[in-house]
Amino acid sequence: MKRYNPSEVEPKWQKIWSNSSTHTAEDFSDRPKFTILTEFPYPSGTGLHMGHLREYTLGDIIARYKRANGFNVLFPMGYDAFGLPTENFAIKNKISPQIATKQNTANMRRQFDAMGCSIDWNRSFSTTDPEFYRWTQWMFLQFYRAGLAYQDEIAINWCPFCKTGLANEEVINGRHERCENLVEKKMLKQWMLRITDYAERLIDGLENVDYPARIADQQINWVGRSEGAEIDFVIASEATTAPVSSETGAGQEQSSQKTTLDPSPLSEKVVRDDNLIKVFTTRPDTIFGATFMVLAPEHPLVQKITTLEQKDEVGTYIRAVEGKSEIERQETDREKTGVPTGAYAINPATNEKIPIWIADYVLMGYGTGAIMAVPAHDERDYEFATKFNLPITEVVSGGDITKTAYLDEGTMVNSGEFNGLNSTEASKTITNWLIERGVAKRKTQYKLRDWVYSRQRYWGEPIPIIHCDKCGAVPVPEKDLPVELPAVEHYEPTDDGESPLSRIESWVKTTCPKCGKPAKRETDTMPNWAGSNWYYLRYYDAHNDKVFADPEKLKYWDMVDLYLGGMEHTTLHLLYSRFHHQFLYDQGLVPTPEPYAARRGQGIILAADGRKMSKSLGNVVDPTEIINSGYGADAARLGVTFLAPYDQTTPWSPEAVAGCYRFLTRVWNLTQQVKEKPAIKADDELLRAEHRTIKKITDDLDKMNFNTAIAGLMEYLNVLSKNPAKVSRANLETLLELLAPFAPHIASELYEQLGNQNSIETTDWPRYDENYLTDSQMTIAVQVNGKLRGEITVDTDAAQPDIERAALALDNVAKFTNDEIPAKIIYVPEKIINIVVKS
RNA sequence: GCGCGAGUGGCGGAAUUGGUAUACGCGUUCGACUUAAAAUCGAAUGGGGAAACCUGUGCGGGUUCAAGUCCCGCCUCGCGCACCA
Repeated sequence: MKRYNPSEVEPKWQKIWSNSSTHTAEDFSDRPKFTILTEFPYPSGTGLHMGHLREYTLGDIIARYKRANGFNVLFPMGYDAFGLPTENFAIKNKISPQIATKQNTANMRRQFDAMGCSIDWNRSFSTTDPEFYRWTQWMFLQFYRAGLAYQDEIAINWCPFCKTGLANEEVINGRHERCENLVEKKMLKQWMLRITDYAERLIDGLENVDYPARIADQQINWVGRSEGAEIDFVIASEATTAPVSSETGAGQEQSSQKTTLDPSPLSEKVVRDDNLIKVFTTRPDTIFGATFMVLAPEHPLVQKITTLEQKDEVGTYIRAVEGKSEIERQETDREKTGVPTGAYAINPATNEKIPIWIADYVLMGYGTGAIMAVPAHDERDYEFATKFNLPITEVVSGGDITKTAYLDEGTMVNSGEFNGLNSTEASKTITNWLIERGVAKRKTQYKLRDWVYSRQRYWGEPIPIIHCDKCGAVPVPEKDLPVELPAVEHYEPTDDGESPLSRIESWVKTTCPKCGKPAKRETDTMPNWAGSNWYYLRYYDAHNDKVFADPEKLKYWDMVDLYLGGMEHTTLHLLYSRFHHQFLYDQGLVPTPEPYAARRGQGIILAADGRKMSKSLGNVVDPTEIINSGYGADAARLGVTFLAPYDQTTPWSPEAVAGCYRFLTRVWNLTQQVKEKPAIKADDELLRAEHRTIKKITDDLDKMNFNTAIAGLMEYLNVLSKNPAKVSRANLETLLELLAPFAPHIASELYEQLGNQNSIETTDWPRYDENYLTDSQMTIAVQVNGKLRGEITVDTDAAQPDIERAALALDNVAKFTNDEIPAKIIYVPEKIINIVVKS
């Protein structure tokens, strides 16, 4: 009898698969199509890691399962190779990023094959292939033409270590998500994509796709929609003589705040825009309680309105704020700071004159960079007012504003004609009142920022724009795409915010496509997310050199049916690519409004010690080592899948692989026993176990309960192993067919050893027969007053009175009922009978 | 602080829907095979108890014939967002 040796079996089948077309997806097939997309890897020098093993094993299980069910499956793979890690790796090892990428992708391809992934390699590419990024650049030009790509000089997040600008989404807790260095602010002229135009659609589109609530919620929160009003506050024009002092305090009567300003309605005034401070608020109902205003220190009006007396103090404060890091500014438990500008504004509801302060708790990046402060009903304003003795006026009753700000709804007070209204209602009424008077408009505000799309690094897609002194920014003509990255000797980033490309004069110097005069190329490159924005579409038509994909093929393949990826991409790649796709849809370039019909996120595999795997902790497990250690790919695949539900973060367990290897060995050994015996008729009990297992595995796979599916296979094997002599060939073939998606090599091999000429991949998924799911007898648990007291075995078709009689006849039941007449008997068919007695 | 999720044996984790808690795997113990070890096979394995039985799913209450599951109030951990007006 031959022993199970994965290092013999697995290469044999991997070779067979690479020479066959079993895994090739067919364009325009009559079979129903199914696209299983897994996020493509970044080809780093260290190859596939544990997360990849999990993700691609799951993808492969689904692909194989769907194929067995008659689907025309597309399981594609590519490489997301632009970006910092390769560039840093190349700099360190003094080889070009192009060569590093070639080596790394070749290595990864070997690893994919060693895992036994049933990928359609005919459709593969790297985002760094000029034939691919030609279309990435082409799509950028579509954004440009539509006015959604623009240049702007703004304070952006700058990573001083990577020496490049970053998008908002790439900053996690004030640090660059890749290198974890602290991020700074830097003024730079940047290319931006107007993702904020799609804020609403990014939220609403989620209604028509199947995403887990966690992922949808995270995206909704990231977009951060708030409904409210934008309200104009007029800057009091007269020069103020009395700077704000600590005597202007909360302890004073509110009447002391009354002003002698012209009480005529504001709408009758001719108000110039630069005499206004616009604020955004979600609580227009509290406007009568706005007792001061706060501007962000960076607010453009600060210089203009600050009085002579306050110039020094304001200047000192602004310099102090500038000296703070982003992290410091984000500390929420920091004590509030701020200074008065000496200027005043008019509260449009009360017509009262209120002081204007600056403070760094107001952020320039959100809303208008200015707020109306309502200390009675906002915690931050309350804290600020308390510290600086500013008046606190209650306008919504229900709390105790001498102690804390009151945030909930209540009855309006101190609000003129609106007194007595409920605050929620008053919010609408007051907004309308302000709108009628021409001092407000309804406004929806988003946290989402436009996408900073420029990177000052070499290893990315050049932005296909030419700058001409006369014509301005001119798109590179489509026929000249791709704008290829020039080969260079020095691609180290620079400190000055210029891309290394700017030093390659021969490449930078060009002529304007419009006027033909000398011009310069844009030297910034695209972010590493650019290729992954649309890569899935390229799988549908990977080699087309006329269009990014044939519209007919786009139509056939439609949406990605299932997209598997990391939770960490929810507010990065996943959000970006949805935006990108929605734009393409608006341009009529893709047939569906959303790219992914369903999304699932796999959990992280932690080290066995429960910590994150990391090089510095020395607890990284390399999947290739598991495969090569003698356990093989099938055991590694089972091990990582059996560990826990696929979406759960869970520690790695080397013993789980050993257990799975043992399981596979037992399957192997049982097959050796059965194949040498003459064929026998199926045993009734085993047949029922077989059909129960088919149902279990099928149900589990449909629900993506992969770990319990494997447990079900193990249970079935345990049943078969108890009676090896009774096991029929059919019993075993079903086991192999159910096992095939999980452990394809051994299943293929043993299926062949059983004498089958066809490949197990050509067999249909087993179907179960309802008739075999029930037994002639069933076991019913017997309870007395809800406590288990025994079991009875009765015929499946037994009537309830007979079951009750049998239950009552148990000695143990009689003992606990004390021979009393039961008050009640509850019978749950086929499961449990509960006898209720008093006492 | 806000949003989401989770707390079950020594460990990873099972448990349609309120219906026999701990499937499956690991580990441990005992036994078989072996000169021996490994591997393999068999048995046992939540806690207490000799047993009957009692007890047990983060904590405290509740609903129910019956609660890991439902309700109320807490605690802890993980993830995401965060001075977002």
